[in-house]
Amino acid sequence: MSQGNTDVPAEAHTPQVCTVYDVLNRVSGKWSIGILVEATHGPVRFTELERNVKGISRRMLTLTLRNLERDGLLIRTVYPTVPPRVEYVATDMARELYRSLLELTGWAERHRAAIAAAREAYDRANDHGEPGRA
Amino acid sequence: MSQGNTDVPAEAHTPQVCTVYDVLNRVSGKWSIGILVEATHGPVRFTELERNVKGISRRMLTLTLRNLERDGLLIRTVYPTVPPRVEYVATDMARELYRSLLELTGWAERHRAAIAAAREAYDRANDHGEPGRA
DNA sequence: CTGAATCCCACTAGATACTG
DNA sequence: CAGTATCTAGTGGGATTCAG
Repeated sequence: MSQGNTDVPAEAHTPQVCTVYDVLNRVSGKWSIGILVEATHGPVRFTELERNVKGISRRMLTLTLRNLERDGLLIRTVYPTVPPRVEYVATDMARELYRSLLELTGWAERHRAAIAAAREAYDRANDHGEPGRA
Repeated sequence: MSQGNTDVPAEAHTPQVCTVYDVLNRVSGKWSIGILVEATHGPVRFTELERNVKGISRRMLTLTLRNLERDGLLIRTVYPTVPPRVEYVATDMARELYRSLLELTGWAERHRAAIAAAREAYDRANDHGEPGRA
C-alpha cells in the first residue's frame, strides 16, 4: 500500500487512524506476513523462506526481509561459514504483533463466507454491463 | 498492496497466513481505514467523508467506498431526494473488524518509539560504509 | 547460499473535467 | 450533491541476470 507518500493522512480527527495506518503500512505488502509467521516459528534461513513462503521471488524476499529488519521486526544473523549462512528470527515486538494479527485472522475466518457472499451479491447486482474483473 | 496478482500465496503451510493476508488486502489501501473509522462512528455522507478523511480525492473516495461496499463492510443508502443524498455506514462485521484493528493500534503505540529507533539504527549502520548508492 | 542490479508491467492514486 | 471519465505518475512486485 502507499506510494512514496511520506505524509500520512495524519491529522484526521481521530489519532488512532494514523496509527493503524502506520502499522498496516509496516505489515502490508504481499509477503511481510508470510515471512513474519515463518520467523515467528523460529530462526529460518533465506532459502527456507524462499521455499516456505512459496510464490515469493528472490527479489521480494530480500526486499521484504530488509524492511522487516529495518523496522526491528526481524533479527538478521550472518554466520561467516564457508557456504554463507544467514538466519532470520522474529523479535519479541514482532511476536506481539503476530498475536494481534491473530485477532484479524479470527475476524477473517468468522466472516469469510459473509464477505464472499457480499461480493457475489454486489457483483451480480453490478456486473450487468461491467466487464468482469475479479 | 498487491498488484494484478489474483493468485494468493494461499497454500502456504499455515492456513492463517492466507487469511490474514486476505484481511489485510481488504483493509489496506491508503484510505480504507480512515473511511471505515468514519463510517463506524455513524452514517456519513459522501461530502462529509470527503471533508473528514481530508487529503482524499473524490476519485479515491469513490473507489474505496465501492470496494468496502462490495466486501460487505459498508452499507450504501441512497435517498432519492431532490439534492441526491447518499449515506454510508459500517456493518456489524466492519465494526468487529474495527475492534480488531484497535489491537494493532495498541501494538503500534506501544512500539512506535522502538520502531523509530530500529530504523534510525539500521539506516545509520548502512548509510555509513555504503558507497555509491543510497 | 545469499543477495544485488536491471527491466518491465500492473495497479494505486492524484489531478482535472464533466454530469444527473 | 454525488459521482464518473480520462490521463498521468509513482511504486510494488515478477522475472531474470550477475556477484560475493
